[in-house]
Amino acid sequence: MKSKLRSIIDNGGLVFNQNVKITQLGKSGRIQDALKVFEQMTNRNTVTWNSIISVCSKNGRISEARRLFEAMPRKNLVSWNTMLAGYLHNDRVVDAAQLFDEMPQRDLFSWTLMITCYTRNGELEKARYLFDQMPERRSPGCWNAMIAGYAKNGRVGEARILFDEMPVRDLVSWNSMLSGYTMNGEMGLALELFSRMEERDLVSWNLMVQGCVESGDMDSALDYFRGIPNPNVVSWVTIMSGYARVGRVVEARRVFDRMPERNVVSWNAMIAGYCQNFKIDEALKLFKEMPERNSASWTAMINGYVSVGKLDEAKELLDQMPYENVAAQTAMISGYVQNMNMNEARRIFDRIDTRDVVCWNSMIAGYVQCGKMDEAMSLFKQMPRRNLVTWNTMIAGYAQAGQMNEALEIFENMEERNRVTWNSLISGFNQNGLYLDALRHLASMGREGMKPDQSTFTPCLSACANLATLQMGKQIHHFAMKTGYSSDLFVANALITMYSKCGRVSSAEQVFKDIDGVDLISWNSMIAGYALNGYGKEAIELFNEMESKGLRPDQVTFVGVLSACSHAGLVDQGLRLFDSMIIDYSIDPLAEHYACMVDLLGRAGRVEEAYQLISKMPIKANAGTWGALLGACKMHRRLELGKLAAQKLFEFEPHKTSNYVLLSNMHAEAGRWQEVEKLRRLMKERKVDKQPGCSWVEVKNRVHSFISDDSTQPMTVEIFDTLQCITMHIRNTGYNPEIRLH
DNA sequence: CTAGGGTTAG
Repeated sequence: MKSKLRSIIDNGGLVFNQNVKITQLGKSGRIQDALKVFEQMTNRNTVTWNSIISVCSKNGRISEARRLFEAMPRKNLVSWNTMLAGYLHNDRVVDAAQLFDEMPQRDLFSWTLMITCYTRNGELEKARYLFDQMPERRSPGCWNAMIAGYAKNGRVGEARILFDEMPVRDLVSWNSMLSGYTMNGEMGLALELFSRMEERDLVSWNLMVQGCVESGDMDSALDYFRGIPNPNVVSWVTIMSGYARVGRVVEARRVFDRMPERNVVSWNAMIAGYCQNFKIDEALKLFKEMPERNSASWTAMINGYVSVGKLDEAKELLDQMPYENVAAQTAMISGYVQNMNMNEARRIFDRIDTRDVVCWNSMIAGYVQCGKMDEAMSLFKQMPRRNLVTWNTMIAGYAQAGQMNEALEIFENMEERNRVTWNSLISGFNQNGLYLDALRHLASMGREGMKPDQSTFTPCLSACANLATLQMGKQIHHFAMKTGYSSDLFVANALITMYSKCGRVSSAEQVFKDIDGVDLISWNSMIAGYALNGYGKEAIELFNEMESKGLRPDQVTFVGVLSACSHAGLVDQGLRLFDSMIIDYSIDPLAEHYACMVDLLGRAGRVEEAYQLISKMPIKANAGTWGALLGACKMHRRLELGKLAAQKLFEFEPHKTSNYVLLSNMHAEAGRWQEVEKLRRLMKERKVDKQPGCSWVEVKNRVHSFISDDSTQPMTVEIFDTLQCITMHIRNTGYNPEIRLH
């Protein structure tokens, strides 16, 4: 009797010890050893099973975890929760939801786990629904999960409402809220909250350091770091990564050397820091001498080689890895993707046994980058589950490929969208010339409660510029001001172009003046804006100002200033600038620059010189260049040269009606009706349609469009009367416009 | 053995 009891106690102790062993092995990633211990055990209890399930799922072996879960003789509530946690760790939201439904009973852990599943997946509405459904929520745990969920998805306001509402707050609640602020760049609010905290732990302090690091403010980060009573590894690593991130890798190394204790994360962070600063040799040195490596160490190193284009070295490292790891393999895939080598990328991808969303997404991004949308779509269909990044990548891919219908179809099939989704779609519309669609979706975005940011405003303003719709442009300007994005440089530059193209040079000037820290794009936009509106002198003055400030103009700057010269008839200035571009700035002129010069000389009647310039061009002339010559020939009635220019143009743009019409009119002016007839036949042969001209004007925020010969326009008579009137005025000022009504 | 806050890699 006595010995039997003894053996039960001993056995119990043994089981307990072995359960602990399994967990420990799992934590150090030694899953094989953990499984071996489990298999060799003769008397397992429920905790044994729960432990091994936890170990498997935390090491990515989720299907094995599920098999064990099915196989275990007796399940308790912790078993169910452990399985649920397993799905959480492996981003298997759908499976988690199913398990959650099947559970015989639920406790606080179960609910909180499921809520976290949804928030991690960005499905905040579902998470919130569960949160509201919970039968019992006095403890702060579930509140904290919900707050963190909002915080991680950038919805700090909603997080704060819950934080203020909750009945009992613990330290984790405060820290969750604090992390919401620090992770979303709200350092002012973070500081306010931090100073109100009655109790702070290392997490609170580390969050403040991290927040400063994220906003690039290393001075404040260091201040907080120094204020920490007993900094731990996390604090040290945070400050070290901060230095590495802003390029101060020497200081990062000094922090690394001074760290009182180092774990594998410290080493990894230092390696990653060196890699970010392209000091691969230093990284490799550390990698070789570090006492213990995990998958992050390998991945960081592989990624380092990839970032400097040394793919062979990266591959060698990947092959040397003692075990396979998705992240490392994905880093390698990204390397091949950068080199547009989809075959090698595919080879790596095909041999990954447990593919996660990120590696699928990387492959899809690769195909997208190569313009292979069919391949991307095929993977998209095959993958077992998709996340927001997947959907957004597909939208951006189709947009880039000019397939906006497909992009829209993806968009419409999405259950959850984020700002990136909307921005991809809107900028896709803009890039493909569907300006009205871009603006329409800006409106729907607002209706769905999604706030626009700089990446929304920029394409929308560009759409307004292309439509020359001043009213809408102004509205968006106000909207951007109200939301604090009008001072964003990209937005401001887009505003300059928008106002310029709408003919409001003074508004463009105002925006330009208000920018602090203008960049090259700002200068270029303003110069082009002057040029477009015929302000030649101002364009050149701005160009001179730019030069006097020691700024280096680029190709785009010269397109602007040269076209300004041509529009304003400043021939000598233009010629001087063209020379200066080549000699002083060593910029090889593009076809666009030649087009400006041909236009400039041509308008001034120096048609022969214009032609000489084209003949001597070291690069191939484009349609713009020949078009400028044809225009000049038309203006100065140079029929023979005009014919030549037109012939060249027909090669570039065989279906562009205006070229044919221009040449035809030249023949008509010279009374060569046979040639006119010949051209007409050629157009018929080539199926060139004479498309009706279209124009539009905006009156009181409504766009009115006009098509030539359009009798449906209700005010045709008035319009023609006004047109005649304007023509008369223009004639009186000495200009003789050529008017050919339809 | 299961949840909620902070560090490294894709």
